[in-house]
Amino acid sequence: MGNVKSIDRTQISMVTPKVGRETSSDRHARIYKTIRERISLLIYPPNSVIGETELAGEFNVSRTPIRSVLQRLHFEGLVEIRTGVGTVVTDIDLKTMKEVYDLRMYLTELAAELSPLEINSDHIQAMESLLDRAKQLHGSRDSLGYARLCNDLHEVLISLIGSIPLREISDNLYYRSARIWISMLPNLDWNQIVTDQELETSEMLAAMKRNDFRGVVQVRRFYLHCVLTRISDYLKGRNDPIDSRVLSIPDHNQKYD
Amino acid sequence: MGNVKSIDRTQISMVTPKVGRETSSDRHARIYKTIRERISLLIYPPNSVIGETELAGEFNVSRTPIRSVLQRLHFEGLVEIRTGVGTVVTDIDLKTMKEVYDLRMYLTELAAELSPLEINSDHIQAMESLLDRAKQLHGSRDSLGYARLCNDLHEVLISLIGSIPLREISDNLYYRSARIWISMLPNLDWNQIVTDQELETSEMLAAMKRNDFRGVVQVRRFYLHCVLTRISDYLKGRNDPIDSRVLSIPDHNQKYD
DNA sequence: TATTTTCAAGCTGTATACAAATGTTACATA
DNA sequence: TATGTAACATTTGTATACAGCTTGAAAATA
Repeated sequence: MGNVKSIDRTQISMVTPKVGRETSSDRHARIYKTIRERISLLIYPPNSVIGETELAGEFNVSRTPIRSVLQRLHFEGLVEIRTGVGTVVTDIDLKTMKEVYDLRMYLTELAAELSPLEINSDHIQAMESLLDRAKQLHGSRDSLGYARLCNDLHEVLISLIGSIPLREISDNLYYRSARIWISMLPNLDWNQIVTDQELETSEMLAAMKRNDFRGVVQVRRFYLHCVLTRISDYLKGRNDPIDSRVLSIPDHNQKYD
Repeated sequence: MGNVKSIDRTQISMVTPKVGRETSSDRHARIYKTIRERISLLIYPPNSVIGETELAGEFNVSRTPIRSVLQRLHFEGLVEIRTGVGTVVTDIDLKTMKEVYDLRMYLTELAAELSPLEINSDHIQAMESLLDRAKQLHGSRDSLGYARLCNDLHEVLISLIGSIPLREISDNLYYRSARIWISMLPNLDWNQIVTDQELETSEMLAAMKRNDFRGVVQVRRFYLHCVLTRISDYLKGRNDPIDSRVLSIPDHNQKYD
């Protein structure tokens, strides 16, 4: 194990062959995140169909890698693949939505218990940036901007979760329910929503500055509670006959905690 | 909404066209469950490779549906797909295993809070059957039978979870960690394990008979704690420095290649 | 002999042709 | 006119050929 004379080409060729090239896995992740974001931002609204051929053309690949992404989104409950029809963005019924929100509320508290990560200056900076963006939303009714803000806030929060399984579950549950809230924005009081978002962000920021992760998740949990309450209140307020698609709102709606 | 005269063939043709034929989705579910079970039973042990072509031959389909199933198992963390090599069954590292078990313990308690289902006579009967099987395991060291018993017990328990997202998450986390426990059986005290299993089952059965779901999940949580403790103790007992990479299992267990 | 190079076998990744399914639309018919 | 039927366009599902990658063993070389 003494003399090693030719250290050169083998090692170089082992390290550098794919520099700059996108792995198959990387491409999958890129397309996956792109489509998932579009669903969450309502660029692909619920019940819309997104064809495989169309996406294949846009991303300059064949249908095969696109199908892989769409099937993953199907396993995660974001789309439904109907033979002969197309890939349809799912529209959550109220019962499932409540289940998801209840779960998210519990898991949010758990995030502070299971090996939380350290809050560092990057997190603080990111939150300050988010707070600025929230303040700028007061003027125009920019639903898309608000949706992006929610996504980015979510990104910061799950980056604090140390437990990888918990982080992945939280991520999935967020994207499974987020678009429902966004789709209700046109019917709600814009200034109230933006003010709340600003308050939540600033309270989280304050908690982060004193390194209080438990405080952060408490704020988050309260925020989720508010969203769920507003959705329920709005659905109760409109006296539309509730079709079979969206399940009826139970009267004893406030039974969590 | 008065006169409805023709109730006839349209409805019948909507119901009966595919009687006896297996849907594409059904076939996917069948193959998925089969392979997942094989992984959990160590028929496909960790680090073994399961080729797409081989499975395609066995199930009499092309590689395409098989790839769909394997990709799903990959998203769920049960296999790793390596280009040019094959699909390899994952071998959980200790850190991830602890994270998964911690999560399972919390979520088990949650199952009793989030809309639990009613415990009925079918559940009782199933548990009595499981208890019988546990008692019969004392004689021979039937690891496969024990593994099947664990799977079937898990099946009964998640059937009591009303929240569909929570049920799916619990299911995934179970299969993500179960095979690690099973793979340690050869190194542990068989009679102790079987006795514990018998006790756990009988305590759960008693709790079910008094319709006490909280009691059931308490027993389950304690059982998970015991398993995690035994794994840790065993790994401490052998003085290997625990590398973060892989929980290396005893040598005679690595005979598969 | 020890080391490096080459190459071939086998696997997954991708593209594509075709099969099956669905929904619409035009049309024949009572 | 209302209705059942059949053809058609469009979409997903499947099979398969081929490309790209990995690995190990054979062959070349010091």
